[in-house]
Amino acid sequence: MNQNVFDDPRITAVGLLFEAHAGLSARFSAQFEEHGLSSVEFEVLTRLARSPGNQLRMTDLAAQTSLSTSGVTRVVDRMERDGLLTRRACPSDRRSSYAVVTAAGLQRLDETLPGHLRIIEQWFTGQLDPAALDALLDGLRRVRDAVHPGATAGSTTLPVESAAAPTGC
Amino acid sequence: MNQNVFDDPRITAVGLLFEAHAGLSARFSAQFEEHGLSSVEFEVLTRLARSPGNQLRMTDLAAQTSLSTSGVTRVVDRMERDGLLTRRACPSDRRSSYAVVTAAGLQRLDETLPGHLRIIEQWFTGQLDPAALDALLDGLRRVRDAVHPGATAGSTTLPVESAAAPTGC
DNA sequence: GCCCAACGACTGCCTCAGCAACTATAGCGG
DNA sequence: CCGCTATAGTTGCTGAGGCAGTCGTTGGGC
Repeated sequence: MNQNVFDDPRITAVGLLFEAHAGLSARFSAQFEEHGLSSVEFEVLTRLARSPGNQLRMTDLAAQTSLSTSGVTRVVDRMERDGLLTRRACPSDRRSSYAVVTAAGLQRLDETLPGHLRIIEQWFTGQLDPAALDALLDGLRRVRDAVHPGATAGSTTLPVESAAAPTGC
Repeated sequence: MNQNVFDDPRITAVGLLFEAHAGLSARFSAQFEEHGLSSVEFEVLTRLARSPGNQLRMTDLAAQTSLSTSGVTRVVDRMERDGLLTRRACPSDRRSSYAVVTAAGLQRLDETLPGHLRIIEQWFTGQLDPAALDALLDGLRRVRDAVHPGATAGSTTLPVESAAAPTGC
């Protein structure tokens, strides 16, 4: 076992990316929790709120999050129980159903977002001068485009992609 | 609900970082799986292999991974069952025990690492010219240093930090 | 019009990981 | 020396999420 392997710059690079991600995730989670949300729930709320009619079919929601369809079923169960979401039958396809954000869900998101943006600013974007931030984002975009898993991809930076043309219905 | 909120550059920035992370994680996991390892197991193996004597106390291992101590107990259980690790009593403190990598564990790591490095190169570091990569890493380092959770931090980029001075024993 | 493959959602079962409670040990103060 | 508090590790319980199987629905081929 070559001890030097672990000093490989490639390992270091991955370490930086993963640690930055882990650190930010932790900060985000802490703030979400103040508003009674988990990271997944916040993401679900966000994806739905940015979609036309504040709704998305279960399958489309699964494609936009990193969840499987069964995972989505369960998150929506919980959030429906908590009054943040409702299910609505799809009139044109009786197999499908929509998850729709309720007024309470939108309000919860409204309460959470400002703090979320503040935290991003404080721990991420505000840590770098504009040029350095641009360089960082350019690099990330290149990597993101390369590994693009397809499923979760696109929506954040191309917010209308699948929202503008929801599959059928 | 202001639709434009979701086009906020801060949201976009986080989206890029998280999607890049998710994409790379998925690639890594797939390759680890080829060698019968999970991401967590690979990390445990790595942390132990880079430590003096290929061993670490359970608590120190927990501090270096993103696991709780009970999480470590269970990973070590599984990996011990699979022959990759052994527990060894700490002679100077009967409360403590070491997790030690076995020969089989080191061999498994040896089999896995080359492919892992190839994947990093292919999907991450190789996607950018050296200058852009440096800029990316500088930015990540700044963010990482800011959010540094303390627990998981340091070891990857300062590999000998806690390894050189294991708590007691 | 009928059949059948594909699809959307849901459920059972499993694994993983965290928290809190518990046990054993260590080390300090009196 | 005794007791008290802190620490290391493990375990019971819980929730999250994935896979595979199920059921109802759809739409295309004939």
